Amino acid sequence: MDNLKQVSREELFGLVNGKLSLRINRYLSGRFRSAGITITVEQWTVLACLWQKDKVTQQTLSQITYRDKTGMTRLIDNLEKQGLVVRVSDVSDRRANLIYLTQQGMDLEKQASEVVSEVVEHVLSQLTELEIEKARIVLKKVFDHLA
Amino acid sequence: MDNLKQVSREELFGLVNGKLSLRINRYLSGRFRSAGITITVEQWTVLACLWQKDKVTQQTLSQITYRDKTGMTRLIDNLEKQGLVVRVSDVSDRRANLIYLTQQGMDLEKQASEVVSEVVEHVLSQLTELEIEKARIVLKKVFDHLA
DNA sequence: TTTGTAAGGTTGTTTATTCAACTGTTGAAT
DNA sequence: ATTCAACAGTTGAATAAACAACCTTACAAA
Repeated sequence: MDNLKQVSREELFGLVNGKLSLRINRYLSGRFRSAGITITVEQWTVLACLWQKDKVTQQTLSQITYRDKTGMTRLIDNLEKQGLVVRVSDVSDRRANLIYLTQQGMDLEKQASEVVSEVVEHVLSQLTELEIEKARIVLKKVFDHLA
Repeated sequence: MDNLKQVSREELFGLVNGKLSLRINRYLSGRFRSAGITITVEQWTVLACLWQKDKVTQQTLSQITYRDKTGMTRLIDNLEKQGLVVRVSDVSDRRANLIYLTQQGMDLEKQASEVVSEVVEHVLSQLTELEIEKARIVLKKVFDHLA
């Protein structure tokens, strides 16, 4: 294979395999901190699901966020510790916990979503609409292929 | 803003901010395991630097891999524990450690690189050369913008 | 020479990810 | 009704990331 092609492949691989997400995570995390929002980026991904629809199982949250259930257990532990969500045992299936937002968890939505919107704009500000759409399609293809 | 555009932006953001790297990391990690290579993906990124050029400081490794120096300290701790590298105090600047590959660390290169090559091919197999090159440029732009 | 500042690393603490092993519940086949 | 496999979730242990505080060394200005 052509050497330039090889370098291009490896750089793309390096970016999607950690470098980029490390940097974005740091950036978003810093913006949360500046805004006085004391949650982690990972906690935000869970809350974002719940803001769409709460009263769902940990299993469901795991699937939506592509995390394993062990990690979800600890994320919920920490969210619960902060008083943002509560676990309620499902009466119709006592194996399952339903996760509810608390009032405090609901109250966080507006402020956090504003920060995230700004960050998304900042991160994508260098790209044209066409580039965004094409990159989305390409990365989604990679993502689905690894399912 | 157009709603479809908004969804596209958010999906792209979600992919680069964690989802994709989580999945790739899991995949590569599993392939290392199958091949009997008992290192983590993060350790591999450090070893990959050293295979290019060892006898460098932890600071240098931090910069190349975009990790902070604290994380590098522990990564080197673990690599040293496994006998893959050694710290040697730099005689001309006693603040610095120079990191050397051990024979065992060198011996790992061929096997690990083979696995990584296969994984890179697998991950990018759904994409044309043009898509790869365009995605690389786009993501690099995002990455540099966050520096 | 003394002093101040910056640089290279380490340590402690919290949070997150992963694996393996585990508990308890459900539901279906016998 | 009993049994058993599958499912939901938890726990323990290892590795990793981020931040703050710290130690030691280097170096330049006074």
